[in-house]
Amino acid sequence: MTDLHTTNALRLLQVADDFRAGLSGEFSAVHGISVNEFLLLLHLERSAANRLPRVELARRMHVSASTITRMAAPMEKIGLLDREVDERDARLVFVVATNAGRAKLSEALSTFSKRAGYLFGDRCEDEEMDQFASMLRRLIAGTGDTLA
Amino acid sequence: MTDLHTTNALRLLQVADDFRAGLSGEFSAVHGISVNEFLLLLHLERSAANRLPRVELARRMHVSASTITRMAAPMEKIGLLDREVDERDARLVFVVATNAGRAKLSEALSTFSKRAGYLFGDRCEDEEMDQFASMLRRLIAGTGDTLA
DNA sequence: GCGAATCGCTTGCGTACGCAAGCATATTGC
DNA sequence: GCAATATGCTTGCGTACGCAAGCGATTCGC
Repeated sequence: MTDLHTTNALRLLQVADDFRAGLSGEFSAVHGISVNEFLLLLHLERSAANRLPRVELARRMHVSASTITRMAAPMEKIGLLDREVDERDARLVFVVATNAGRAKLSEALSTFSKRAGYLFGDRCEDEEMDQFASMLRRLIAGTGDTLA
Repeated sequence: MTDLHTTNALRLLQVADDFRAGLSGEFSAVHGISVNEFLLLLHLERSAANRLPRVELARRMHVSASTITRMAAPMEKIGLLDREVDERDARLVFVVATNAGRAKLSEALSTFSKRAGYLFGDRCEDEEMDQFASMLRRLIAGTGDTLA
């Protein structure tokens, strides 16, 4: 508890939970999507050709493969996503973002940015934001696939 | 996307998700509790007299009151928690940590600290950790009830 | 005081998730 | 070549959660 590493990890979780809880409400109200659906679209946008195999998407989002199946199904129905089967390996089913999906992501991203502004807003100097970014980049580094 | 606030918010969510996912596995395997149960015990530990009204606990944990009811029930059964009714206001039901609950928290906290060490470990200088702590403290400030 | 609104907690119902089993496709060992 | 194994995806089942309704207890308006 006097350990600074522990304190910072706890604060990290708390800030992230607070931020996510705020996002969740506005996303469902304004854009009709969940935070996880937003992150799914974002992972696709950050990948080559706007598509990823379902199992890879699951790994990056820390969810099970079955969750991807069940999350993608309704998003395909409303036209945000499409599916493509790999030519070489018929086991691989790619999740693809449609134009509508990318547009939805773009809208949601502006809401996200607005709330990110609220979060850091006037509480932080530019120099601090740079240091913060540097810190977070290193913490993500081990994970491999970066989202930002 | 070129916005540093947005980038940092995304990284914040990603680091927190990664860390939480890692914790989740070790907590259930080693201590037999979930991350949320751990946080519940921690909120009690950080409060006066190791007890909080259920509704207050719900607010701090960003969950609904019904979730507190359903989370506390099995923890009472195995002796980690107890319940106390307020003398003045019979509507208030306090969630209280038992000695067993505080012991369980202590065990889990050492696992938490170990993983916090892995997270920041050799990636961060002491001075950076201080800046990081200062940053996170300000980001939590608006929320009110601090966990760390 | 006393009805009405409020508050805290619990319960029914629908939704989202993980795990294990099952199926189809690929790859490996021989 | 052909079993045996491994990989990717989906489906059944159990669990955790939010929302809305309901029930006691309290406070407010008058």
